[in-house]
Amino acid sequence: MAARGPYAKGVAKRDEILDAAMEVFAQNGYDRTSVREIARQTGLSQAGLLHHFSTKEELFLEVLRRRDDRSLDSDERSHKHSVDRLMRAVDRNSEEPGLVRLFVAMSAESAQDASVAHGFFAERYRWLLDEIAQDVRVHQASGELPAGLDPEGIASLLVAAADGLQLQWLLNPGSVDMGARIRTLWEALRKTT
Amino acid sequence: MAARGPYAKGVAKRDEILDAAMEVFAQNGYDRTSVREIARQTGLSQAGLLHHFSTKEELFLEVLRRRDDRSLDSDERSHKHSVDRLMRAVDRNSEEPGLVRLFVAMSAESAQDASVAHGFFAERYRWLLDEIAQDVRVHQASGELPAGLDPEGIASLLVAAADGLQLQWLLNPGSVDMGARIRTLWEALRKTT
DNA sequence: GTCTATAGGTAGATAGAC
DNA sequence: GTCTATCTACCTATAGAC
Repeated sequence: MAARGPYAKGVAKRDEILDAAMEVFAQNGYDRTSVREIARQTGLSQAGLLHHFSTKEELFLEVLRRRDDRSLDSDERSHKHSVDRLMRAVDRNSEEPGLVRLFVAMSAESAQDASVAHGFFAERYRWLLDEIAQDVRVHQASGELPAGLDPEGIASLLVAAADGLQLQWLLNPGSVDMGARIRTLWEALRKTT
Repeated sequence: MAARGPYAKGVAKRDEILDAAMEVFAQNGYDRTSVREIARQTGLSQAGLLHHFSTKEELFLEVLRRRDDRSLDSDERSHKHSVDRLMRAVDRNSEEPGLVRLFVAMSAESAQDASVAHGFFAERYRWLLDEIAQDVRVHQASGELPAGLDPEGIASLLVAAADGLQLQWLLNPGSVDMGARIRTLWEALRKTT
């Protein structure tokens, strides 16, 4: 049963706002983005937009949450290795400079304590690293990976490299094949003892 | 011959301003930092500060340049391998959260085209990666490293990991030994092929 | 070199009409 | 749901006095 009447309109507009907001935040970062600008792009006044999200912060956090939800809804879930999922995520990112820019800008912002995104990213990294480390452990138990590998170290390095490559890729577009690089790294790491 | 009279005072104040500015920019990022705030910390009015650096942008770029100059002035130059220098830089960073925060925030900012730091960081990465790749090549020629390694790939991954680890370290302080991690990576990479 | 004062902006958020 | 109008709170940069 689809929502109807006033609800449908509200939900659709909300979605439209989130799309526009993601794009503008990605392009300019949090501080340089004004609610007015996002409003303009969705054919609303600033006050009109703030009817749907009562503060700029709320809108911003919603954008971050939706970005994550979408990643998880996509085919990533079908890959049992979270290492595979990471690689596929990197591949997909190579086609979405906007999202990458959003991610880089926001994760760096979150490193500032005052940032609204601090909690979001701190938690995000904790579970991401944990998931990958856990995955490495499972494959060590089944004998697919050498027992000598350090699961936390591997997870940390893979994620770190993925993040750092994004920055290089944004600054010098076309100079880096992120997918190839991260696969090289994985091959090197899994052969370590 | 040292500068004297009014010069000495000017230079000293300039330095004091740069120190304060580095700290505040590191803590809050470029946009969230006001010239007034930096002025307050140095006992000046906003206009008084802008006597030394005529715009906020100029002050900011000066902070970035000085950070780099200091790195290079330190003992890093004495290490012939630029890979070694990278590792030592990572070690030193582990004791300077402020500088790391500045670097992470500013490099991410620079990924936005509109950023004043865009040119600075794009160029910085170009020579940094180039220097390391070149270094790998030299050691391949002398037989110290296997000929099969991809110099650009190695350089890119080392720098990417260093950057990404900084982010993890800032978000979850104490959870990552950056130096140890980057050495693990280097060991893994040099054994590839 | 440093100040006060101010010009000229832009921001987020609110009030109240429709 | 959406608008216009407005408020308050900053901001950078400049002018001109000391």
